[in-house]
Amino acid sequence: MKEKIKELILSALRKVQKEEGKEIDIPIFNIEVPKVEAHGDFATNVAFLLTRSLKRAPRQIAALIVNHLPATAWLEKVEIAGPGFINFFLKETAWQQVVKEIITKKEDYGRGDPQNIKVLVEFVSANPTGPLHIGHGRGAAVGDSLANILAFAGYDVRREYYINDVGRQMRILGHSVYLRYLELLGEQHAFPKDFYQGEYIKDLAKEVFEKEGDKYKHMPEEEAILAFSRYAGERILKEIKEVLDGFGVQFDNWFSEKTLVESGAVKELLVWLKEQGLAYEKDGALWFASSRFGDEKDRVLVKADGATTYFASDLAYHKNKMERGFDLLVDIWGADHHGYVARVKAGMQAMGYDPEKLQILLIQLVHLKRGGKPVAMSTRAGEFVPLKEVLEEVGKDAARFIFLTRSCDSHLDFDLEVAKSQNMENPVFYVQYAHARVCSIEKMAKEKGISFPPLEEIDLSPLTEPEEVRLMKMLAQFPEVIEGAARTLEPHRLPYYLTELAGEFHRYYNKHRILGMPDPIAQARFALAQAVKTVIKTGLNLLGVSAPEKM
RNA sequence: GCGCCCGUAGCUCAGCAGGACAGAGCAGCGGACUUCUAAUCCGCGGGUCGGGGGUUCGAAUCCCUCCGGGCGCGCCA
Repeated sequence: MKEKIKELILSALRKVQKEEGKEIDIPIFNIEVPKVEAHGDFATNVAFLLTRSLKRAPRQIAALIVNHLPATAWLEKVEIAGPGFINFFLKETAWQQVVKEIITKKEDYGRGDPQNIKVLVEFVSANPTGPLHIGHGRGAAVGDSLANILAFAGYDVRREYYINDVGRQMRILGHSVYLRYLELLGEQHAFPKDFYQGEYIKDLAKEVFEKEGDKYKHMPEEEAILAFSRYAGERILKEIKEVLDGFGVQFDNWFSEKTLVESGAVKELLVWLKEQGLAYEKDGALWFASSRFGDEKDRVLVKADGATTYFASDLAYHKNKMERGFDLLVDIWGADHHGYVARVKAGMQAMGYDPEKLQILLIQLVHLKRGGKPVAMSTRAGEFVPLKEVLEEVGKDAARFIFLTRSCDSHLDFDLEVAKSQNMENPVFYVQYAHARVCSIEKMAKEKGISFPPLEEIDLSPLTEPEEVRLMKMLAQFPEVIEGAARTLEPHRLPYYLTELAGEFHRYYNKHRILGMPDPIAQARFALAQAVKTVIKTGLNLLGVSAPEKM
């Protein structure tokens, strides 16, 4: 709809151009839905933007444009308003077309044309050294839904989880389990502070003991630690996969850092960086000259003890991503990693890639609360509340909706009581309820033996009530909401839209009846309700939230 | 000290590529179920958009500065 208005304006501008006999720089102008209904269905600021080049007052320019607008059947009227806005008022039939379109396209309504742009969304990527906590849940929800939205908007999307399965942390993990294992066998050892303290370490040790007895006690320490490291890593990763699966999150690829190291890709990159003069030795370590690319200081790639840093792997990983032919990389990180943005972008640049091709979304912290009071830690000392427990308590739908109904830049208060409540504090039910209500109408019609003609054949012209027009306008915005959420990488726009759409429907439902009205009206309203149902369902699917038929 | 994010109604948050008088929900008060689910709807009150400068025809939105909060500043991940 917006596009059609835009074409009208452009066509008018071309005519003006001809008449004036001079070139006008056609500016990038806005067409927006005004906040106030009295300002029409769409408004444009184009006249303001032309004041310089035409050297006339905005209202005069607006008049010039309006006088050159081509005639159209679906425009009710055009007004010049305020300091020089042009307001467009559409006929009801224009909005009715939207319903027709939804009925025809069904779940494909709002889908963008294929863009032929390959995007890799990398998210969660939590180290397999402990269970996922609620912060990972937010990242998972955002990453997964953003990937859904991007795919729906027409991008070619892949989802990936990067596993840090080598290095010091994995060794410490193995060592931690090993020590707990020895404790089970009656040996007491000092348990270092920087080892993994959680109860789950003890559980893992117990598992090994129950399966294999004291076998590892007689093994050389190094060998045992390695075995425990591998076992614990795999075991924890398996659980991470299970929790994510239950959260509706699946990945196309689980990318192992180990393969990157073992294939020699990390070493090759280091050699290349040295050859290019982008890496240098100092104090026994190898440094990447990231400060040359906007980072505040240089960063270590190889420590003096000969071990490579995670950063070295990260660079090789991003190089690998680009080599796989992606046009856009989206990384979703916890906000506590923001200090790494500059260095990874510096790396992109050093490796010859446009740093703009890497978009990093920083997700702010989640504060877990219960009835307004902070739940900082679980009863298990030193652990965050596991995501698994949160999901068991509040369910996937509520959790995902809450995680997604907030801009990533904002801190999120996640209140367990609110997440379980069934009122507008927790809008997931509000949206789902709208969907269920439409389903309920269908069911009731069936029970009463009322049958409707195929939706495509229904005459929509009776849809003229103000509530109906408003509803149709909301439906018309859906494709733009998708496009906007994808372009800005802001999935939170979608749940907000769905809440508004549901609200518009609830209002309509309370005021007007569908069944029991004379045929033409009942049929048209039924078709409208079906359109609402379709859009809500599509939207909820993109969020990974179910659309129940009854509640 | 430096860097990133945030500061909008009592609370939780929107504000869409600067646009026309700043929005929603919750909380408070008052209403609506013999009719498609009241997990809903309707009405009322409530804000110097943290403060101050600047850019602009126009700023919650962009720039500068100050104040407040969070996070990060390791040859840790």
